[in-house]
Amino acid sequence: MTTQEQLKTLYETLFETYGPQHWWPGDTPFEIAVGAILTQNTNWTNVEKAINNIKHDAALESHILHSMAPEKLEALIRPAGYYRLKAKRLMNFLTWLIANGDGHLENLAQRNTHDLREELLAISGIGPETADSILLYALNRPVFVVDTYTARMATRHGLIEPPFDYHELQDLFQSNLPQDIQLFKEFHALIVQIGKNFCKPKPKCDACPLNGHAHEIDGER
DNA sequence: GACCAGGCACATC
DNA sequence: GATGTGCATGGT
Repeated sequence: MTTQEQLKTLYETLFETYGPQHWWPGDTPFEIAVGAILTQNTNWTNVEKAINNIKHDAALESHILHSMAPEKLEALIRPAGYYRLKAKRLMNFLTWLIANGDGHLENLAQRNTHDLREELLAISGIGPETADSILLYALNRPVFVVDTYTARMATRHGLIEPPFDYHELQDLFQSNLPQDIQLFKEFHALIVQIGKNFCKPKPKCDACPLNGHAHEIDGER
């Protein structure tokens, strides 16, 4: 079976099992971007609490957040963890967004994807996954988002041989899938879903719906 | 109480 | 260039 066929089968199995995921949770591109930063190494339920705190203060707007005292922002996002760190990272992003899009992601619509990615990566606190999440889900660009779950699934199913880096893994998906933004959004969301349920550090593979798809556990077997 | 969560930057070797 | 470590809350 080719990699293309393998990915297609995995996607179809996941979609049949879980259905559409309606990702990213968030009402606006800006909320998606804020969530992308807050969810770094953090459970989404904690991020929701932080975003709700911001909304409760009617502060989910770039200029409002940017002019907020750091201590105030820290207090609002505290449930998301790493709150001092993430307050700085959010501020870095907001400074860039205000300078480049007057605080609105919609104003970046004409910019090309490659340049935007480079600029996002140049912001301290925004790495490849956060940048790509913003590009795919907030800016609707055909970029595949790769995370720890993706890496686990890919190695355990023999799609890629470690060691590999972010770009190699991303390229595996991007060059073996149709360049379909909706597919990219759905596939990544489904991978997170299967990751939460089965593809854990200590995998629960017995009842996994992906069983029977050339599954290996971290190189064992 | 240990483990885990939708990473990233920085220090050190 | 590879590897290790700090960052922090909250759910299971």
